[in-house]
Amino acid sequence: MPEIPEEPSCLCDCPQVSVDVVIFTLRHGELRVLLVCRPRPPFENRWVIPGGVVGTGEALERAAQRQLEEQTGLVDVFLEQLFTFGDPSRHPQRRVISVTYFAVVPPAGIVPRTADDDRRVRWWSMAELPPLGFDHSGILDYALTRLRYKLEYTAVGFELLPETFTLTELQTAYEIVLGESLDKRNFRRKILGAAVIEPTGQFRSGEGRPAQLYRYRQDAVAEVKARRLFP
Amino acid sequence: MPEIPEEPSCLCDCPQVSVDVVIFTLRHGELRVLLVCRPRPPFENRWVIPGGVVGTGEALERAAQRQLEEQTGLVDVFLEQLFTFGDPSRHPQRRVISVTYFAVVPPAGIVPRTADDDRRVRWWSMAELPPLGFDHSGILDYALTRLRYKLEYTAVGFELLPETFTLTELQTAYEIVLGESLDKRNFRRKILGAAVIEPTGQFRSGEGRPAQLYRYRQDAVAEVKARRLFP
DNA sequence: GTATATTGGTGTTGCATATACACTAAGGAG
DNA sequence: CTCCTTAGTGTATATGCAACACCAATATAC
Repeated sequence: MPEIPEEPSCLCDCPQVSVDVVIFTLRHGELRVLLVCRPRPPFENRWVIPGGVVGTGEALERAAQRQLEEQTGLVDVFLEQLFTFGDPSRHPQRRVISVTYFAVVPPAGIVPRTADDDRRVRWWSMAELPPLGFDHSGILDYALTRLRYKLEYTAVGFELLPETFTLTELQTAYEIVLGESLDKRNFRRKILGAAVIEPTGQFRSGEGRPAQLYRYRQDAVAEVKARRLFP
Repeated sequence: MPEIPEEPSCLCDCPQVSVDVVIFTLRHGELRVLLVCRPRPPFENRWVIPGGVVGTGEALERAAQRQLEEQTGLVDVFLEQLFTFGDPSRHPQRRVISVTYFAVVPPAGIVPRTADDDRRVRWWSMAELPPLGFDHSGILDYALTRLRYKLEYTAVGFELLPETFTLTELQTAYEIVLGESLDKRNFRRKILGAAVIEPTGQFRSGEGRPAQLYRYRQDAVAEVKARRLFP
């Protein structure tokens, strides 16, 4: 039976600061979110979004990256700050202020494994979520709103798909996230007009006519990352 | 000589959480920001945006409201969360994580007075800022970006002007914040088309032809407040 | 009271952008 | 070679946005 480490805790009455990270992906035609199962009270065995206490001298986003890696194995994820939740009653025992981040990752190589138990880390469909601990249900709602909003005004799609993809796959990704269907010709015109993707010259054969493979243009990806809300 | 209270400080090494509040207003045709002069080190006698440590059991936004009232006398300001700054080097001595808020207030009755010394609270023109303490200069830059952005997609103007105003005054307010001039007819069509303001039926006489006075519609104001990025 | 200065108020046109909509093309399976 | 499946394309319409110039109402100066 594995040793469950105590959560670090402060003796004085000042608030603890934690980071929590909402990670979305597309999988089997669904929008999914990465959750971990809490190994200790409060909310023992309830699913929550991965996160934990910020270390002394550790930058917030770095703490979020670290928590994500420790709990899910994901590394080098492009995070964006979401909101800071600080209601005094959001943690049943202590005062915990949570700086939340969110990210979208492509579906390749995302089966997370922790050394001890990978049944404690799972992708959940946004359509069928388990009961969540703390106020994490509200955090997820908010993250989804932000994701949809973001999809409309930036080329966030490059984080949703593998390196190369067909236009139909890209459109399907948009449709899944937005929860509505889009017109094929208008979608293609809009995406191609934005000049954020380029054809690779290769094709993918499937059941019907082979489809042109595209990739995101490097400079477009760089621009999206630069347009991050801060700095 | 007034007693300067010590800043509350934590004995353990966990980070302190503070709130800082960027308050904008329009005054004499300029966009101005409310700053306070620090009474103690670090950055003694440097100007900073008002803020301070969050109390035990105190909600973040409530803490921001309280700090604002204590330091500037402003009450009942409609705050919006801006960003959380947590770089370990942003405070020269301790680890301070700052949850920042911003707001825009109308110019009426905004001469802030604290009991002891009102030369320590001042509106500064965004065009001629003094050197600021901590990383507050960057926070202001970011707040201005957000304000401009917000102005374009919501009816935030109701917070910039007194209860009634003329269309020219509203347009001037937009021009000052955005830093560009707007076409009168297009501006009027757009604002009136959005149905967020309504004529009061009264007029204001000045040097030329009297101008219709408008006010923001109550339901439009409520909608803007509801569209706040969180809850 | 007449002229003048000052600010308030109004419409139309062209252009760009978004929406609605249906058929042909290419390959694989039988 | 036929049929099935998915990829890929163009046009007509509506809607939103930018550019542009004049008349109206009051106050003031003479």
